[in-house]
Amino acid sequence: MLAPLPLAQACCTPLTRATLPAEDAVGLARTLKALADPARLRLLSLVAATEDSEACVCDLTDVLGLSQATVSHHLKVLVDAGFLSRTKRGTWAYYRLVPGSLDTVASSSRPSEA
Amino acid sequence: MLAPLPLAQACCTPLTRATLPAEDAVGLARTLKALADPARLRLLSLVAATEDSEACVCDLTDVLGLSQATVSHHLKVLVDAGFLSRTKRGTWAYYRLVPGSLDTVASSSRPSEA
DNA sequence: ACCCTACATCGACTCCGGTCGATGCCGTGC
DNA sequence: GCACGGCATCGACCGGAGTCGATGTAGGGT
Repeated sequence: MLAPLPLAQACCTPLTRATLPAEDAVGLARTLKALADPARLRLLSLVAATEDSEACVCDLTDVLGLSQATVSHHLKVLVDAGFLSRTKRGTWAYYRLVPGSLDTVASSSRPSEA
Repeated sequence: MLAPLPLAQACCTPLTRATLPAEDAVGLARTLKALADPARLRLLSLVAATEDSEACVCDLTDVLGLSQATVSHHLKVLVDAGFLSRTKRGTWAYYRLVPGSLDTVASSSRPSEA
């Protein structure tokens, strides 16, 4: 890296104007990484499909075919990323979609504009 | 898993109607995983920022501060995922954005509809 | 012919992340 | 009080992914 390259200036156009700053790329990648898992995508889909957009862990475990510890882990990842919110009522923990979170991802994944 | 749970039927609503099938979740997760990396996001941004939406590897290496082997690897991931297309002209390899690829991701990341 | 440059690939290392069983915490119900 | 059940957390395992140096391949220039 940082090679002067005194002779290879005929390669391409100047790209130094980075449109997506490095720090933004890290943040966006962190958000996308929270979505880039089949189990988590299905979790979001299941939570969104509930009538009140609310679901507890016990059912999600059966549908996904994963252990309860794994489902709890995935739910925590989604909560930390801001896609779900947790509400503990009695013995059960209910998860709900955070309304605008998915739209934000969809709009920010356009490097030609961001 | 697969516990009968004969007494805990008061938990929540039936969630068996999975809106996002498991196979679709795997495919979408694979696509999102290709995007969920800071270096790849910046690569997409840099390629999109070029006037002809074309860029070769040599400049991208300098801007990202990564080794040439790593940049080549990330570009291959983006090509395999369908976000970039490769065109070798002379000694250099030019990468170009595939027009509708990013829009597809943005529209498919909506489990309330998919 | 030779060397140099641009790029892909290989092999290896390391670290992150998904998964599970076991355990702990906190409710509910008896 | 105690026992049970739902859920989070811990520790561990292990496969996958990011990174690099080294090497291979192909084209250009002298």
